Amino acid sequence: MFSKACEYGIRASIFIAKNSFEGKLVSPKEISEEINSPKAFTAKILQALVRNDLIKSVKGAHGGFVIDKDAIATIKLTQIVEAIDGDKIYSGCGLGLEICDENHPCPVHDKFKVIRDELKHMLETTNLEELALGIKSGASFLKI
Amino acid sequence: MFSKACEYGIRASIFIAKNSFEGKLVSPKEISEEINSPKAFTAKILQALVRNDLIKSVKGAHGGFVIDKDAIATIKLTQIVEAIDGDKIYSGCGLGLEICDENHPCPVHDKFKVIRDELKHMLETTNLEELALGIKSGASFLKI
DNA sequence: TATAAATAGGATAAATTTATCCGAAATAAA
DNA sequence: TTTATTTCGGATAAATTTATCCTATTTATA
Ligand code: FES
Ligand code: FES
Repeated sequence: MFSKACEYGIRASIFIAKNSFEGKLVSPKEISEEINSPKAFTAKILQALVRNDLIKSVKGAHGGFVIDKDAIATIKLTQIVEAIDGDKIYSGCGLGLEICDENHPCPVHDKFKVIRDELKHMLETTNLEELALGIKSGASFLKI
Repeated sequence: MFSKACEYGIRASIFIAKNSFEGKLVSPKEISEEINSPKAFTAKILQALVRNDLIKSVKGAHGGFVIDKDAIATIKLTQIVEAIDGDKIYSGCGLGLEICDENHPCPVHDKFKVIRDELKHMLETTNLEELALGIKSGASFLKI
């Protein structure tokens, strides 16, 4: 469904959000340990999220990654997915035709579009805050 | 969503089904031209479908691939997807946790499961016949 | 200012997926 | 039986994704 990079990116963002509630910055080392991902690869993904203004990095000693407290509730999953995987998940043909088009549909277009749109809607209406709260309360998990 | 191999496999199966209605066998060459896919790679995927008893191969001169006429309506998309991509699309965690489990859910488990189950249902209730008829009638397309 | 700690980023490697090639085996037809 | 045609299957290559490593840059603090 999503690339590994995107999976790590989402999990990392949730972990950063959780810590940002308490004003705490976190490092790639801590992140990768808490979400069970390769450290250097995760760091690369974090850089991409920084470039897309979804998370903030503080360089130098006592630095780390953080998300503006009041941005946490406004960041939707779709923004993270688009920053890492692009928009092919929303617009791409389920059977790999070069373009997905009502006027030139593949055999599963109608059925596939319904599901693709629901996925899109889910990603557009799910924000980092609710996901981070789930982790904080112990209702959900970021590793294993 | 699906791997390239799976996309080719589904499109090839639909094309074979369409021809099998008329008792016509088709070759990897013809298939790859009609679905716009790499020939040798497509041939490999066809072999996998043969091993899974979803399509039949006739070896030797005047051979090719065919699907039993009365099997066309009984073959569901899910069988093709499982033969090529396995079942990770049905059971895998959306955020890449090793196991997707109600008792150890990732933050998006509840929302993701809904969509994953709908995709599963769609693949389980869509058969090759209806898809092949769409191609035959010109309502849908297998390439470009 | 010097030092230590941390992110940024380029180069590279490993793993996986996608794709190609070629000879072996099977089979219909001459 | 020979030939032509076609699938089968192993080996290999190319492309992409995933992952690691090392150095430069930034910055707080002593
Ligand atoms: S054309 Fe295939 S999903 Fe739209
Ligand atoms: S645990 Fe992640 S989708 Fe079920």
